[in-house]
Amino acid sequence: MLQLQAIRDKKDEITLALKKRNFEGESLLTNILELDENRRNTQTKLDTTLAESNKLSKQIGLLFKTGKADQAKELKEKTVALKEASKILAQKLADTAEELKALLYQIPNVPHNSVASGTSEEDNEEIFKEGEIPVLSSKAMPHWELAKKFDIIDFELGVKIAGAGFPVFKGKGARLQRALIAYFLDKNTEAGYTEMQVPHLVNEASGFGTGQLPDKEGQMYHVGEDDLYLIPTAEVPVTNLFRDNLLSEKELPICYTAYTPCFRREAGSYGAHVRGLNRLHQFDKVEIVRVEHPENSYNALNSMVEHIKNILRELKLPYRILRLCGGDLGFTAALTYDFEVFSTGQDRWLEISSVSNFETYQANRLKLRYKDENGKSQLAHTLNGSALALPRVLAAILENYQTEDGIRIPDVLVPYCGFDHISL
RNA sequence: GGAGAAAUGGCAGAGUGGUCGAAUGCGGCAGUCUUGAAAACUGUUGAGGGUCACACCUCCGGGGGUUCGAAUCCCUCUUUCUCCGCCA
Repeated sequence: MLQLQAIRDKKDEITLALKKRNFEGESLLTNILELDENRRNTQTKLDTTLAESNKLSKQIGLLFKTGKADQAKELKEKTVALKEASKILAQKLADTAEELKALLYQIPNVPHNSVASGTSEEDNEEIFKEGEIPVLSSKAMPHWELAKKFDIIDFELGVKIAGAGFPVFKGKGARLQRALIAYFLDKNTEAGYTEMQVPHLVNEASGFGTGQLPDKEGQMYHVGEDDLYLIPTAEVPVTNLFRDNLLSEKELPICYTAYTPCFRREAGSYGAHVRGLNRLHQFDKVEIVRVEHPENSYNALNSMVEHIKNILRELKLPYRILRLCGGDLGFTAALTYDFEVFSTGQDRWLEISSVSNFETYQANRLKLRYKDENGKSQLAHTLNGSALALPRVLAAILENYQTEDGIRIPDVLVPYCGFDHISL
């Protein structure tokens, strides 16, 4: 959520920047400022009432002690009216604050300067491209056919025990997946990220902390009986580790990596473009999360991008990087780079990583702060990215590495797999 | 699942109705001493709101109540610990 102070200071600037998302914030922001004014006025009134009441209470105490019960009784009566008044004011304050918060939740993050306006993914800018797109034989197949041919992923079996979008990985397919997870975690650890294992279910407060709630309520699986949510990404539990934290400046930056399965309802998705591994209800992902000093967060974002580039180079997969336009930018992000690999069997680009800087937007909800050199509390910046999402990387490997009689395993993965090809 | 105990600042831990935003210790920060460091000593050190700055207000696990006044009493929820049961 945006900081009130920022809205007070530069409302016009924010309004303008939000237009890049096609978000008309003018009236909402005006509304917020009015409510804020309102809130502060009520607060002041309540404070003076309480101050008066506190003062009288002290006097009453003294009077009782000195045996002047009559006078105390007189003062007591005075406090009754104050009590009434403070009760009403406190209620009004709470209502106003809640209303204010509800409005603040509706405003997405302010896009970074470099973000272009745009309405859909069509308007994303390609900023980098690297790697050879392999030329395959005419018999080349999409990964779902390869998976069937070599019996490494069984989609029907998953339907039987859970439903569509819950594949079962078999034999070398399962092993390859595990190899990728281990390889990603090792790469991330090498790059200075601390490996974490976190719960796969989170409470409501965590959902709010990173912004999945209330915005994307319908996209998460909810366990009603215990009021817990299945995580849609490791970002949620890992970032929420820092909820309500006041760090010291020298603890920054904090770099974590975590492997988790991710659960997404994907309500409303259908059609050929979600075939095979392209879009799933449950998939594996290795995530990197950073908590950064505001001055360093864009350097950090760049280094995350470089890190992911390195991994894709090692895997020898052709990829490109897009800078998301305003219209495609996630609700909480200020700047996002998407990585896409080219999946030759389908002849299309697949998103395999999304790297974002949230600046203070998440930190403000999380109350994640650090103490600066003057001892003042400041909101930290949070960032995260996939390094990497498994299914589409797997899809791209299967498709790009297919040969006449099998599938080669990328060199870097051979030690993790224990085999160098998949064949009949 | 049953029985009992507990939850206080970064941590440990006192405080059982007013003088308590809270003793003390550790840790942190600044300084003295030292070639430097350690030790020792001195000072300082919770968060949020509000204000130009003060004043002032709120916060002792969450919520509610009693009272002129609550960290302290009552209700409730959550969590933790101990014992018993069950169990990967």
